[in-house]
Amino acid sequence: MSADISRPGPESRQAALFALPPAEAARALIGWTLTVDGVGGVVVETEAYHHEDPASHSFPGPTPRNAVMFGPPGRAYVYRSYGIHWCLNVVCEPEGVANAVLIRALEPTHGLEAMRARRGVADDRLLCAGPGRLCQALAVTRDHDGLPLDAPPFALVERGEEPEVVATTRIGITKAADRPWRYLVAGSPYVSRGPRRG
DNA sequence: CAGTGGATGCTCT
DNA sequence: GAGCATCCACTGT
Repeated sequence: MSADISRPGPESRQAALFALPPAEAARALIGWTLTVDGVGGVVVETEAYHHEDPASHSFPGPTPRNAVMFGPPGRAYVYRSYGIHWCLNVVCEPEGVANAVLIRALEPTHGLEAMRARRGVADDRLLCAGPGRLCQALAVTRDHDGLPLDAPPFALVERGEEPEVVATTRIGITKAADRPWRYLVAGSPYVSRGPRRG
């Protein structure tokens, strides 16, 4: 069995996604399906963190914590937030400058029972509505820091139809808080906050 | 529904 | 020792 390398496959589609500048990648990532060991759902909320953005972890320069951000695109940058939660980012091109997209919320579609057990909440809208909740539901920890998102245990599958995407300001930051680099699916009940119309 | 504060651990100065 | 790219429980309307 030989693969047809002249035809764009899933790998190159993902590479094209990671090759975008962070704001465009953050918007383009909406609607893709992300899973970890088969558990996850559709990305409905992201935020872009540009290397020249004071709110980005990479802004002060390379440190042991943010080292993965300065590496190849398409990898997971996982950090601990407020001593309690984990948060998951995707590293974007160009390699070396440390751009990233924070994945803030999923619409749960795969492994609902596993997510409910890990989260301990009755309301499915709260399973993955926020970066910390998302990582708890998918069991993402520091062990995943630096792993490629197009290989197990991760899987990233392209969206079928283009969702309606809305841009707003980012959540929970104090620096450069006015930049409209948060993207979400219009009207989704699964985003971390904002209009849920549902 | 809005506002407040505590939990908790790691990173960097 | 300060400051977090958060979440939850609790308060008061």
